[in-house]
Amino acid sequence: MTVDLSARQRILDAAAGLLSERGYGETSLRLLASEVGIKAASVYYHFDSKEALYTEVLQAGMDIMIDRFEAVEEADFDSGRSRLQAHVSGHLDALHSNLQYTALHVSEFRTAPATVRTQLVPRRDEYESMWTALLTAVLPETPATEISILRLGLFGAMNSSIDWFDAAKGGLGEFSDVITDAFWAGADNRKRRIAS
Amino acid sequence: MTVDLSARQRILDAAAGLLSERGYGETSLRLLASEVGIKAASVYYHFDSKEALYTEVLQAGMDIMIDRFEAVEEADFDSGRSRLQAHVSGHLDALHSNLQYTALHVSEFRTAPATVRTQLVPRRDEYESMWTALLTAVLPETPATEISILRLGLFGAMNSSIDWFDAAKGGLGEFSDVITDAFWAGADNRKRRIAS
DNA sequence: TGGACTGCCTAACGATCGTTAGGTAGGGTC
DNA sequence: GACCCTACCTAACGATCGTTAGGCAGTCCA
Repeated sequence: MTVDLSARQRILDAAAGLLSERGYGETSLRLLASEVGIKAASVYYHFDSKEALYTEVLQAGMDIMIDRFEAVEEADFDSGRSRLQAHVSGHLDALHSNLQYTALHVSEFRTAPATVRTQLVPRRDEYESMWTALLTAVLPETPATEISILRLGLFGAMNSSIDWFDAAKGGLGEFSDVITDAFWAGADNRKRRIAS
Repeated sequence: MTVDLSARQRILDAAAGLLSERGYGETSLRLLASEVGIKAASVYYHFDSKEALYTEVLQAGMDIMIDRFEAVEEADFDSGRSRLQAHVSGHLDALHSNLQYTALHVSEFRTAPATVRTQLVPRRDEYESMWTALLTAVLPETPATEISILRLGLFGAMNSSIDWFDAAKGGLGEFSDVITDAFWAGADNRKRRIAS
């Protein structure tokens, strides 16, 4: 009954790394297997197919982001702005602490096989709706269409950091500040301008 | 002396479409050729290799963005904000008017073969430095490190629109407004807060 | 009329791909 | 000691890949 999960996990980790670095088509099962120290055929003992493995890696990436969002929500906030700030920090930290899994979701989802994409849509929608609810709560009186645009812009800005962020050059803190400032003040300013 | 460019151009166009839709590894020359109505081997009459073709498509995408930036710069602006706004609009319009070429640059560059990436770096750097100069001009007194962060966040927000923008659901104008508002007011607000 | 050039073709090369079939060493259970 | 399960292995399958060699119809110029 004791199942050894470590080999399976090692395959998942290696797959996440290779997939996010090289893309789906350029990552062969033989290369992946050699990274783990086994043969390609042995991957099939743990996973049904390359697509199933891909799906599971992407699923794990999404779970990481959702878990973090829920953890952040546990805290108490003295303002809408600090709540937004905490979530921006949380998203960025979760993103970069598990880059192989999460970056894959940002950069490779679009070109993933249709069967893979379909399985992931519900979980992605779930995460998006969490953010929509958050923005609606901290930016009341902002129309839904604008909330939607803000969320997409915010996601774009945050997720782009996987392409350029270099931990050696400084923390994510400053980026987190700038982004929060931008979308907070921007929305606020816009609201006042339109109201007048 | 008259060279027939139409076939070559048709290959480039089809390649841009397939590459941005399916990724490099999943786009075979046989599929590409069938799209154009020729055989895979005939692609080699026009291009040296698959990588050379890929490089040229990416190069064209970058040229589109740079040309647009320069065209926008021709105009007169009555404020830094309107200048920024014009460039944001221009970037978004150029991006979406040539989506197959430009989206490829945003989404697939990271996983492109090293030899392809190396050839494109100078042109990408050029475009980035144009934006750095722009932001430095319209946001004076903002430290260089923050300009850099702002540019990266702005790029991320704008470029993410390739994943979700649906022309059928409305124009890019509103997104352009929201983004400009955010980064303008955010930087402004931040400057005042830090100064105090 | 003939040679050169253009723009495609067919056929095939070796390499590599995801995947399957079947075997085997080693540990746990009765 | 017989059995079974786990976690791998070797070997091979057909398919597909990028690429090359060589041929052929058409056009153009001398």
